[in-house]
Amino acid sequence: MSKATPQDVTDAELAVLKVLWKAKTATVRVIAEELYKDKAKSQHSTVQKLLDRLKAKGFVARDKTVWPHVFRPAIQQDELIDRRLQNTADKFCGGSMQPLLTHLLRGRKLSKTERASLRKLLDDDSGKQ
Amino acid sequence: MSKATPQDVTDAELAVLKVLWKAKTATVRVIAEELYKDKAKSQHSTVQKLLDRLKAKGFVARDKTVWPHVFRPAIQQDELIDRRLQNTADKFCGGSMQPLLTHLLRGRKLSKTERASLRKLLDDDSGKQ
DNA sequence: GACGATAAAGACATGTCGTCTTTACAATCA
DNA sequence: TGATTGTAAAGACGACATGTCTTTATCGTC
Repeated sequence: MSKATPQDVTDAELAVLKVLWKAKTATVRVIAEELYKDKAKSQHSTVQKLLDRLKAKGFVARDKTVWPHVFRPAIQQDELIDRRLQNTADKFCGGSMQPLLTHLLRGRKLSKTERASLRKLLDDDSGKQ
Repeated sequence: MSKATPQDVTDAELAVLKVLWKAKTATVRVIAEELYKDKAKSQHSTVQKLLDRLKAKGFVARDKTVWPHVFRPAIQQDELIDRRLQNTADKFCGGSMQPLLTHLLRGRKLSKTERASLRKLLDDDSGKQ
């Protein structure tokens, strides 16, 4: 049994990523001000550390040619969602997403419009293939 | 920013749950032997502790009227999957599962049969409603 | 009543995570 | 140029999670 599994992206890191996804690019300061509007303290270095870790994990890129450095996401929200779902699939369904889909569809009350849009997705994909 | 979020069920706990899901009920010894086939040490109390924590979280029930005590799952795999998906939905989609579904369907290569069974699920649900 | 197995409680090591401190460095302006 | 201001870089820190192990009490059985 291995030790605790490090999360791909932690909650605080995700908060940083969300700012980046919205802003496309940003400096440490901008992110810190966005995240810690109210608080008053030294959150700047906290955000820096979070960005460091995100960089180490390959989830953000850093432009050192400008001053101050500018960060941008190196992963899109969609891809991250995919990782989370894949992770759940790995742990429960032997890696296959199909059971997740089935599970989501079964036992979920969907509105007419939702159902219609999903059906459309199914049709569109089959067309592509 | 809150501290690290405790996982609802950790990896080691999940391994225990999986044994229980398959066996329906089991004693500590049975679970320990299943999980630590090879190893030789004192895994018994490890499994006990894991069961304790699962009990504390309400994920297993314990029958104290028999000796040795017998455990059974208090949550089904489906429900746990649901929690995981809901958790992802909460963090990324403001709690709504719909974007997850859409995301899963889009960009996933599905076989004809998979697509057919999913379509059937959509139809069945709409019938129920 | 003694013995072997289990229950119950807790100690422990390690790793994670959000935060903060410290020191070095770049840019700007007197 | 030198002082000031803000940033970069590295690391220390405490709180907590997690898997493991130890210890002591308790149960059944012979």
